[in-house]
Amino acid sequence: MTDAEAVAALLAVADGLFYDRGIAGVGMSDVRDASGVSLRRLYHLYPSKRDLVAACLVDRHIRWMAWFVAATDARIADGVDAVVAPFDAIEEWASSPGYRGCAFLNAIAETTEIDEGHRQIVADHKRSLIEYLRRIIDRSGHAAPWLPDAVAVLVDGAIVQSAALRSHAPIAAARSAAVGALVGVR
Amino acid sequence: MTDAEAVAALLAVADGLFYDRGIAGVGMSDVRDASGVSLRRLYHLYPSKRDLVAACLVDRHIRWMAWFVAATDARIADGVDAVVAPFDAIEEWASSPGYRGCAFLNAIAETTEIDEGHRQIVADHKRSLIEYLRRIIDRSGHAAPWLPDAVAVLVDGAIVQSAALRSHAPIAAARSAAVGALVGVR
DNA sequence: CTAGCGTGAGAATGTTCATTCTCAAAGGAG
DNA sequence: CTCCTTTGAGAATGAACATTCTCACGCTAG
Repeated sequence: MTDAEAVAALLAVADGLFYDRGIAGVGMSDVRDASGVSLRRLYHLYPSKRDLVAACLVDRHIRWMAWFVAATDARIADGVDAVVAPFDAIEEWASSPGYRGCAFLNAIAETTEIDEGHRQIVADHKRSLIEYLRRIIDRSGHAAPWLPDAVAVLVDGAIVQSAALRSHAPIAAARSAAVGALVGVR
Repeated sequence: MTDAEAVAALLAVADGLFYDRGIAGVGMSDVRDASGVSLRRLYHLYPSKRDLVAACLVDRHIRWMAWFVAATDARIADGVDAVVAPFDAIEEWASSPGYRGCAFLNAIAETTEIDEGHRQIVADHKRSLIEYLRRIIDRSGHAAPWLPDAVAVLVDGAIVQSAALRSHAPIAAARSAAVGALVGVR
């Protein structure tokens, strides 16, 4: 097994464990058992658990954004309004088994000391999301400059509430609010 | 020190520690040191850390809701629209030192196994918040039935994003979205 | 073939922490 | 005063980790 293969196995497996059981709920031994990468090599590749967590967050950012962009763009291509499509994508995500809300927000909530590295990754993720929303909403011709940020807040609110209440109702409410805001500035 | 005094001291101190450092980041010995309640009595009053956490969440729910209702009602009494006032209250909260977002959402995010007790408390808290918002928005004469839920999503989104990004901008965005939704159905 | 390096398996170390236990002092009832 | 219950202080226990270390195996260069 090369280092590259080990890294791939680690990221694929550890990120899933962290999301499912929380970062503190996963031991390095669990990661070894699930990935088949020995502790020795694991610590060679990532000198500490914190480093592994950071790598997992970065990897998840890339994969999640790619999925979200694809899912949203596809709906826009089908004629769904750019202000509505993100919520359809979120609803699809929230329907998947094991849904536990936003891994990035969860990671921060769990951080006990101020892990500035992790916080940066999370902030970058949120900024990327807002950028993307701004791009599709601008392109769709809605003028209100505050609309993308508003949709971003609604997206995070919908994610967080749907996870906490185990219900899709907040996602529908968020979509309604986005449509309402849209109508308001037409 | 009577049991009642010990309970009061514990709830006052432990809740603050849990909020500041995360539940996992606070040991029972820390609670003892900060409260002056011996471990023996602590475990007599709350048979496990989980029970103490649950009591703190319930207590925080009561205190936070009382504060939020007062802060929002006061603004409505001053003529601020019922759809806007909650965000002014949230912004006041987010300006306080040590702001770390919603303690209830943080607690869930941190939960590793499925602690159904804690989840219930959090769900009840969110439902109470939605109820209150529904009451003030209904009273203010806005007809759209989805508006209270939408405002609730915006409130949670604003709380979560402002904590993650350490910025008040999401709160302003949420307020704008609420106003937009409001204008849309006028 | 063989010395030497890299690696896996997993034991060892050291720490943290929830929970329990010990012991002695304190206070009230008789 | 004396017995008995309650309590505090804090040591002990046992488990769960993150991280490091040991040792023997397998491979490669010479």
